[in-house]
Amino acid sequence: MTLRARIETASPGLTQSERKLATALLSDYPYAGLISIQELAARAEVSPPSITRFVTKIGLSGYSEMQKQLLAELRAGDQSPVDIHAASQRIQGGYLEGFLRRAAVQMKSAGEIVTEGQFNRICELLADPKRSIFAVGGRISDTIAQHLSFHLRQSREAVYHLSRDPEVWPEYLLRMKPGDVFFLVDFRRYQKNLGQLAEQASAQRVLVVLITDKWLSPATRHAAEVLAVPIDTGTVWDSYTAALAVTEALVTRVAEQTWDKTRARIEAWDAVRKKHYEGET
Amino acid sequence: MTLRARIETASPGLTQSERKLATALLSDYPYAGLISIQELAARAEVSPPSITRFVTKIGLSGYSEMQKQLLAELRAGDQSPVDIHAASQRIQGGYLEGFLRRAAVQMKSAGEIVTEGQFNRICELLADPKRSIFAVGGRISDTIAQHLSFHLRQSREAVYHLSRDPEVWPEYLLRMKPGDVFFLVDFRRYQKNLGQLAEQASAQRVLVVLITDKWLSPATRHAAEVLAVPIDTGTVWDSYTAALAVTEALVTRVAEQTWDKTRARIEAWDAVRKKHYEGET
DNA sequence: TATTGACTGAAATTTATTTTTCATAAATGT
DNA sequence: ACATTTATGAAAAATAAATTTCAGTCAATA
Repeated sequence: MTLRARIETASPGLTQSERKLATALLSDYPYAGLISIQELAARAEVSPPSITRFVTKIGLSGYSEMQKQLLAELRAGDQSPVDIHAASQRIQGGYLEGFLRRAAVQMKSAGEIVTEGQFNRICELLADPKRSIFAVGGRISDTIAQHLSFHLRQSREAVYHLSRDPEVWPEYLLRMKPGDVFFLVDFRRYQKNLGQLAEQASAQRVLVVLITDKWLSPATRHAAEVLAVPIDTGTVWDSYTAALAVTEALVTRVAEQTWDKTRARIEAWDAVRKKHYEGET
Repeated sequence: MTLRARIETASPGLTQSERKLATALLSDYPYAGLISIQELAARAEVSPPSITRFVTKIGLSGYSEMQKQLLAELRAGDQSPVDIHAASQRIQGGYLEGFLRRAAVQMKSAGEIVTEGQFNRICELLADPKRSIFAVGGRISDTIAQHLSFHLRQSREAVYHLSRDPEVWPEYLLRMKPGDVFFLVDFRRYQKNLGQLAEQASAQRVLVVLITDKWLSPATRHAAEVLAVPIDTGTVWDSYTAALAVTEALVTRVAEQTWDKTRARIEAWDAVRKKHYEGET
């Protein structure tokens, strides 16, 4: 039930000052309700106690609860500028097209959340040959981490992808030196053991770079850098496209920055691979 | 000057906890900044004092001034969504942003290439419980295939992800029955052995669904359905975001179509998992 | 290894905000 | 016109929030 609806419902039984309040509230909805109680009191020309009483009357426990509610409404309504837009266009195209469009929107907002400075700092870390890189992800998100490992391995040495099996993680922990980078991908349905791993790593002065969603993995507290990318598309599964895109941007940047080395490594790789598998076209 | 701009400006000189704060703030902008200082502190996993310092650092007099400013932005944006849109596009120019923009463009063109009919046909195939699903990808693109396997496994039975090791592929070939689906992801630097595998599978009347790029993998000739998604971004590495997006669209659609079964399977899964790993938050 | 300087959060302090109490005023019914 | 109910705001109390202080920690440099 929105605040507006509550006010309208309660409307018949309102006293004079309560009516003034209702008017003030509705005339600049919902922002009028987001200032402090005495500011609103001044604006509506009533006393703060009248506001408290009013708020109780319409069925809320207090002024701050009302503000919480207003914020929640604002949030929900915010989806409409972007989301309704997406939704209205979704009707025109098919399922796939709608899905892709939402993914594209996500990608855009990923760009707003991750600042260029942060992106550059992380690139620096990943490109620094003195630091070893360790990477791992959650049950599903490990594919993102793998992507990073794969590409990074072509640009530099000392890239280690942790096994899925937590049994052998201590092995990697022993190998981590201060200043090394631990690249962790952890999306909701956060795995406890990943958080613990991050904790242990950061205790050893390893720099934890975390990719997570906006609900922020518990590993956050141990992270030196947190990339919060959007994953929610309003469908049954979350979408990792934005996370993949950011990851790809990272490895691509690193490869470009260290291009000579990267090319040499790829050539060496190819040579070796050709001997073993008889390979590719 | 918007808060977002302030944060970006100050970004280079931020400390670790200030960066976490920036991430928390931006990841749910502007709402994250409208809760109380200690709630935000808890969310960003820093202490309230750090927030105060941060706010001062970015040139505001205090937390409540920041909230005032955020509210003002919200109001302003409310009046003209166009402005916000324009403003956010005006900042353009960073590496990451450029990368993400290109990825978004790709995604759009993926929607133009893959027809809705084809998409639906493939969904049907993947959702059909009478058909077993086998999936595999190339050295790097296998992550996409894994993504499919993982999600599909939650919606249905008989999903098999082929080992990376070609030695054991014959094993899977023996298991494939006519009418089964072989989901193959093969992007350039095509692997010969994947083509051969596709050939053998199709010889057994297995339906090969191939995701590839516009240069078309040699496996194409054995495929029943070919999804040619764009991967070229003009950078040193190809980008698989569009491929991931299409794959996610597939599994999401399948999950939605078979939602009852999917939910039941997820619950069963969770129950089993909880016994083994002591789990997740 | 010791020293310095920067960063951080716990605790204390200050400030502000909200709610309660209570006395007064207005309205309504008798 | 009087009594009673109801509404209101001033002031005090209670609560919550924000800021400052300070001491411990950590990394960097000598």
